[in-house]
Amino acid sequence: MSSEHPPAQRPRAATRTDVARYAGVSTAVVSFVVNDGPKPVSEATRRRVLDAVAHLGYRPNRTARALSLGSTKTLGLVVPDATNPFFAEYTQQLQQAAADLGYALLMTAGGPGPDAELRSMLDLCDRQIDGLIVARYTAVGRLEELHRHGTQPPVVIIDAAAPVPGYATVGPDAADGMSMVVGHLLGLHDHQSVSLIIGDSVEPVADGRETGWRQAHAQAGRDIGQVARTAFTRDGGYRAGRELLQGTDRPTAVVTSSDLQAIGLLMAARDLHLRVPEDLAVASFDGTEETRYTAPPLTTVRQPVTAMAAAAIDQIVHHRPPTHQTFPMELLVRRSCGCPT
Amino acid sequence: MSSEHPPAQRPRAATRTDVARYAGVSTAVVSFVVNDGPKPVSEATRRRVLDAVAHLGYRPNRTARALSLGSTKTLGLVVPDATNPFFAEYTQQLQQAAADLGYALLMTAGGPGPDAELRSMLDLCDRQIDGLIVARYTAVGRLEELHRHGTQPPVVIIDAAAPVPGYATVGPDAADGMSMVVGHLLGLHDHQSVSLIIGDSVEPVADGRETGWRQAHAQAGRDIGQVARTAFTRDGGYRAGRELLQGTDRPTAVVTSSDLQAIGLLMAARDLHLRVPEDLAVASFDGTEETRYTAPPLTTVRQPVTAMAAAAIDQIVHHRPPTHQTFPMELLVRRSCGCPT
DNA sequence: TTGAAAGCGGTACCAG
DNA sequence: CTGGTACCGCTTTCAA
Repeated sequence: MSSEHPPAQRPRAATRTDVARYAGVSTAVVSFVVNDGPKPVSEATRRRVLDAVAHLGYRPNRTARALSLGSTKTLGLVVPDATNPFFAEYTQQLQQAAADLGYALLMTAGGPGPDAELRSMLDLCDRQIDGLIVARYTAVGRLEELHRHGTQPPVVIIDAAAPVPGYATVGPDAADGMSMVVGHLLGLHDHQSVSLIIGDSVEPVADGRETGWRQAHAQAGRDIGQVARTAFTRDGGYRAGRELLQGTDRPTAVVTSSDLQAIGLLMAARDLHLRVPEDLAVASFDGTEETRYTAPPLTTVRQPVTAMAAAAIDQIVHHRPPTHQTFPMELLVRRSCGCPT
Repeated sequence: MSSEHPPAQRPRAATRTDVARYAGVSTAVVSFVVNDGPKPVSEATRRRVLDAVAHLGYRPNRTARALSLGSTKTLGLVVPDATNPFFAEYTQQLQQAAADLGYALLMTAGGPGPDAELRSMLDLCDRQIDGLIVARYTAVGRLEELHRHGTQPPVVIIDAAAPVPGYATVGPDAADGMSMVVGHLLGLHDHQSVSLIIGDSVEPVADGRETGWRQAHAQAGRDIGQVARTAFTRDGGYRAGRELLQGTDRPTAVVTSSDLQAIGLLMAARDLHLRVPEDLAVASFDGTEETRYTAPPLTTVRQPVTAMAAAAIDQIVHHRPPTHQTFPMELLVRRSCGCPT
């Protein structure tokens, strides 16, 4: 007595053979009119075919098409955490951009265990995706292994804070963006220095965010503030925040490397009865929608997600030569830095 | 001088024919050992095949497999807004649950225009998905049209606040959940009534959230508070909040039908210099991670997203008969209702 | 302009 | 236990 349902037995969908038979033509002709090409078809037969298509409710089977063409018109996406609003926004834009070009998006969020990621990537490749979009943080190391497994689809690394040799990368101009906010804090609000809460990157390559933060201090002729390395999450920001704010020599201004961290930091400040911005100025990096609604609203530099998504898709769909594409960030001044609103 | 890249020309991947040739067996045998079945293979040849597979780095082409089997092991997902943290969490869990059963997830977020949604669904179907997962809010009407277009994959509606005749649905026990929070506010904190900010549903069917809110008042022997209908977004909550809080007869307690709305409401309260919870008690519905970090942290009823996701996937993968599955919500008491922390 | 037929990479039935 | 082979649905070359 299984709870399984009988195989549903929905009526077999019409195939191009049915259409051909119904219209009294060959299957080749059906193909020609459906894709209009590569050969011309006389207007008369064309009509007959179209009628047959409409009558039978024929819809081409894209799996079969993919097999024949060797292209699925499908892209794979791997992000470390689909729950991070930044990636959520990014994913949404990627999906849009892909759809505009007739591509669909196969999603994976890094599961548990370090191999999970590699396995997802392999699975995506087995599904014959036309390209792989990976968030840099998660995957660079894995890509090598992927190759070793003999599968190498076109790859683009999104959210790249710096170029990755050999790969196409897309990212914000992180150094410039970070330097803008930090400069704002240093200049307009005249803090002695700005401390930095930054995500603990797996890769050795310098994070543009840290570079920008250093540059801004140098330009203002100040010594840099403290650095705390932690996860890119709210909790990471909270913990790093508590540590920073309870230490001797409490900073008067802190920037974070993600919105999520800033939100955690805000909470840490509240717990310690520090007022933002009066006792502590805060600014974040990413500029997702969420930052407009925090208490107080966050001053932030926004990543141009839409443009980046479009570039990533274009890169991969058109097989552009691998380069590092960089997009300007936008400074959004709100209450958390001390500016009046 | 196009910026296109030459077609990359990566070496053709090994096919089962290559493996068969290399191992000196027929393609059928290769198939039997790779899937071990449906026919047995002698240990000796089995080894030879496996060696060949390893040597050539053979990976089965799932597109071809799908065509042959008539199943892509792929599910389609349609949500109204992938940016909403609730859907982000849900999506993540769905993806996990699907992956555990060997399925991949094809994502779509409702694009612009009312037809966009239908078009995405059709596109998913053309890609031969084995099942369609839709967020109720977005799509119920569209499903009828889908059928009219002659494509009807198994469907499950997630986030269903009430049964939808003819469809498999999965949802929280919204009435019970809402009744819990409202009861908490009415009982422990002794408000005269609780006002409700609720998403403007497209469907006529009663939203369980509203029902629960009414029930709680009835049970406490109180008259219901005011109702504001608005979008499920932060902005929706903000606007509804301002209206409610500036009106005559300002409520002392408000529940919202989503976390996002509560966050907007919190902001509205701040703008009007109302303290939460002293001047206004707030509670939300969804219980995403974000609610832990608001100021003050939100009292909320949490949707059991993981369980719901697993159920939705199971439903569709195993073709269960269409029923309405309901999952208990959990009350999370935090600061925004006035409880001490 | 149209039709016949050879793939695309696998699956699985039918003989041997 | 293994090999040969007919599909799955669509694309496209080659001939007519």
